[in-house]
Amino acid sequence: MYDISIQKKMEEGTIKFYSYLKGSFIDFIEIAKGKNMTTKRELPACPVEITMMLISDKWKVLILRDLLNGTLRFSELRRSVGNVSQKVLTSNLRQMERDGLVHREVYPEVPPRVEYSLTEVGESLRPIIDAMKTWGNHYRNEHEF
Amino acid sequence: MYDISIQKKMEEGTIKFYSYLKGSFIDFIEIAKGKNMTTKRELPACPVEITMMLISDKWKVLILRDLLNGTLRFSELRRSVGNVSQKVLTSNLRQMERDGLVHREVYPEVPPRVEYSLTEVGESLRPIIDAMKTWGNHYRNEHEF
DNA sequence: CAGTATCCGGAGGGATACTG
DNA sequence: CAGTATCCCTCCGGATACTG
Repeated sequence: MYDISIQKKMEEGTIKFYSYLKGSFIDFIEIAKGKNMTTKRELPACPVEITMMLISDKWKVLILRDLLNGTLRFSELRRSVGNVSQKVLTSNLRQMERDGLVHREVYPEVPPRVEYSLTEVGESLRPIIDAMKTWGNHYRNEHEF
Repeated sequence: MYDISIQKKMEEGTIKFYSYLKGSFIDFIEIAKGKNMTTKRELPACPVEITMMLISDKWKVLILRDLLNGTLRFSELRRSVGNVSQKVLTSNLRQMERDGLVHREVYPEVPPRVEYSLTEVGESLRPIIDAMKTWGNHYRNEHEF
């Protein structure tokens, strides 16, 4: 289910950090279980780090920003997020799906249609995005010239 | 003052995105001026992207988290941030300094002492970090097992 | 349309050694 | 103590081609 190579790196004791910042949260939990560790201990003590674990990736915040306005198809999301390749967008969406932030609904039609929306957990990130929006606006006003 | 290599890449027309997500904000402005562009146009229209521009980097949020509690010396910051190399921490701090988020105070002593603190602009990011803290705590409570 | 598969360059991070 | 200076190499992300 999860990437063996990551587990390998975990076992080598070098990749806790990798998993923390770059890997999937679910992966992280599963691996911890495999090692018979209390998963709770594996959660970063700092809540800020927990949040970073899930949305520090390059495009995830922008994906959230756009999905907070409602469900979007893959191609719509790609356009609204900006200059991102399919591969990278897909990869980010898959991680967010596994992390429980995004819901992926496939409609078996021709041509296929896939709609992305936020789960409740994903929705609950709205205050963070809002804070960023507020700050960004404030910052721009101060740097207007 | 700013990295020529980045400017070079800008001129090659491939690096607007790089500068946006990975480079320094100040670099971005300077380069825009050099190209006789209205810098305002160069600012992302979306306030969320402006924010991302400044703190999307791996360690910057953690640096903010720690400096929000007060001034820290380099070594103290290194310890409190976690597993980060000198090179990377220095690099992040230099960027944040140029972006106007962090103040660097050098005391000409032996051994040398360098203290880092937040500027007013850096301080103003507190609501975002707080939102992350709140969300992370909430998330952990829901995933307690 | 919404992907997967593959290749590839280079940014960026770790490790180590050195210095004012 | 708080950094630079190198070396080295992972691996992220872009481009392209292909498919159900």
